[in-house]
Amino acid sequence: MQTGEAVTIVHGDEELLARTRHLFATATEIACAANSLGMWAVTHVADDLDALARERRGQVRVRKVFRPGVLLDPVAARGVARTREHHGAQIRITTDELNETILFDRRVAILAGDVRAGRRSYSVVTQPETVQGVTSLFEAVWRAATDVDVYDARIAEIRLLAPRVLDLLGQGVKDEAAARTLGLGVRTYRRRVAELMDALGAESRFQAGVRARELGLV
Amino acid sequence: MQTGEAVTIVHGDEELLARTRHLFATATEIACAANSLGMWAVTHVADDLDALARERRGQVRVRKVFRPGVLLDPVAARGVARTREHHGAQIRITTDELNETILFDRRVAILAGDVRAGRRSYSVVTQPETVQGVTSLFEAVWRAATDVDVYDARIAEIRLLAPRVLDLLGQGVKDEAAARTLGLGVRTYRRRVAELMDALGAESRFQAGVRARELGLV
DNA sequence: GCGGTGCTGGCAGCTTGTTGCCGACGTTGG
DNA sequence: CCAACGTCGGCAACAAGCTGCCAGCACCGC
Repeated sequence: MQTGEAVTIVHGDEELLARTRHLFATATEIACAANSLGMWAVTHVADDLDALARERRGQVRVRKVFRPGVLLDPVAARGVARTREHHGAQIRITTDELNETILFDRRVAILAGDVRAGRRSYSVVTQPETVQGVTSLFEAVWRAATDVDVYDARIAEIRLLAPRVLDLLGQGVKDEAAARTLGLGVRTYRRRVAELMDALGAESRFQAGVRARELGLV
Repeated sequence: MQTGEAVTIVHGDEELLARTRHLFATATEIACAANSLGMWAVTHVADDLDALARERRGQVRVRKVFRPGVLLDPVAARGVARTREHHGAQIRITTDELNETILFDRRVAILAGDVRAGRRSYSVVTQPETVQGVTSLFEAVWRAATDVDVYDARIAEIRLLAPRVLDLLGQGVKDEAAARTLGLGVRTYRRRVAELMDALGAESRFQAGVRARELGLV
C-alpha cells in the first residue's frame, strides 16, 4: 500500500489487519458501519488489537452502527455489549441497508467488497473527497440510527424463541405445523415470524432466509 | 491423532488436511458426500493434493455425491466437471439430505461437524462398526442417486437465469415486480422460481434463501 | 376488589405464492 | 406444407402467508 495511492485494494482479513494496524493505534476517531460482526471480527481475532483498544479507551471516539439482525445472535449480542463496555464504543442500530465501512479520523475509509475464493476484498481509500463523501453518509446514518439500548430490550425477548422459530423455518415447516410444534397458536407464531423478519430487515421469507444464514443464525 | 482412538475430533481445514494427507495418498477407494463443494475445497486448496489425485488416477476409485444445488453455481459446476475429468471421479446427484462425509477404503470415515468461530470441526472415525454403518448409508445414497449428466443438462439451463432470479428474490422483490423486471410473464417467472427451489431442495422460500446463501449463490 | 395493560389465539379479509390448464406461437423434422 | 413438440403467458383455483380485530385471560398497582 503506497502513500500516493488514493484507493488500494486489499485482499483478505490478514492483509487488511497488517495494513491498518497503525490506524487503530493512532486514530482519535473510529467509525464503523456493519451488517454483522463479521467485519469487526478482524479486530477481535487480533488479541493485541483488542488490548490496544482497551488501552486507548479514553483517547479514541469509537462509534458503530449495526443492523438489528446482529442482536438476534446471542453470541454477537454479547460481543456488542463487550465492545461497548471495554472500548467505550457508542453503538446504534439502523434499519437502513449498509455498506460495510470503517472510517479513521475522516481521513481513511475502508469499504468492504465481495468475498472471492473465501477471501474478502477491501478498498482502502485515502482520497479526501471520497473519504468526505463516505463520512457524510456515515454521519447521516448515525444521526438517524437508534441507540442500541432501545433495540436491545425488545430484541432480547425475540431472541428467546428465535432459535426454535428459525430452525423450523429453515426446515421448510409450514406455519400451522410449526406453531403446533412450539405449542403456540398460529397467530402468535406468525407474530414471532414477523418480529424476526423485522429484526432481519427482510421483506420476504426468501430474503429473511438469506439474512439469517448470513448472520449465522441458521 | 493416535492409532488407538476410535473417534478423533479435528478442528479446521488445515488440521484436517495435515492429518489425512496420507489417506489421500494411499487409499484405493475414496467416497464423498457433500452439500456443497465446501468440504472438497480442502483438497482443492492443497495443490500437492490435487497433483497427487491426478497422479493416482488409475489407482483409486473416487465417488462423490452432491445435492443438485451445487450445480447452480457456475464455478462449482465447473469444479465438479474438472474433478470428473482430472481425477476420474464418478459423480452422482441426490435430493436427500446429506451429512458431509468422506470415506477411505471402508476403514476411515470423516464426518463434518459444525462451524465454530469460523473453523469447522471434523470427526475422524476408525471404529470398524461405525465406519461400516456410515459406509452402508453412503452406499444406499449412492445407489439411489442419479448420474450427474442427467441433472447437469437440465440445471445448465436453470443456471442461465438463476443469478438474476436469485438476486431479485434476495432483495425481497415480489413475483409480479420481479417478472416485470426480467421481462417475463409472472407464470414463467414462477416456473423459474419453482425450478430453483427444486434444485435447492427447498420446500419454502425461507429454506430456499438459507440454501442459496449456504451455496454462495446470493 | 377493580381498572388498566399487555399478550394470546381464533377469525376473517386480503395479499402473495403454487400449480394446473390451455390456447397461441415458434421450431423442427418428415 | 403439416404434424408434433416444447415454451410462454393469461386465467383460475387453491394454499400459504400477513395482519387487523377483538374477546378472554393473567398480571399488576391502587
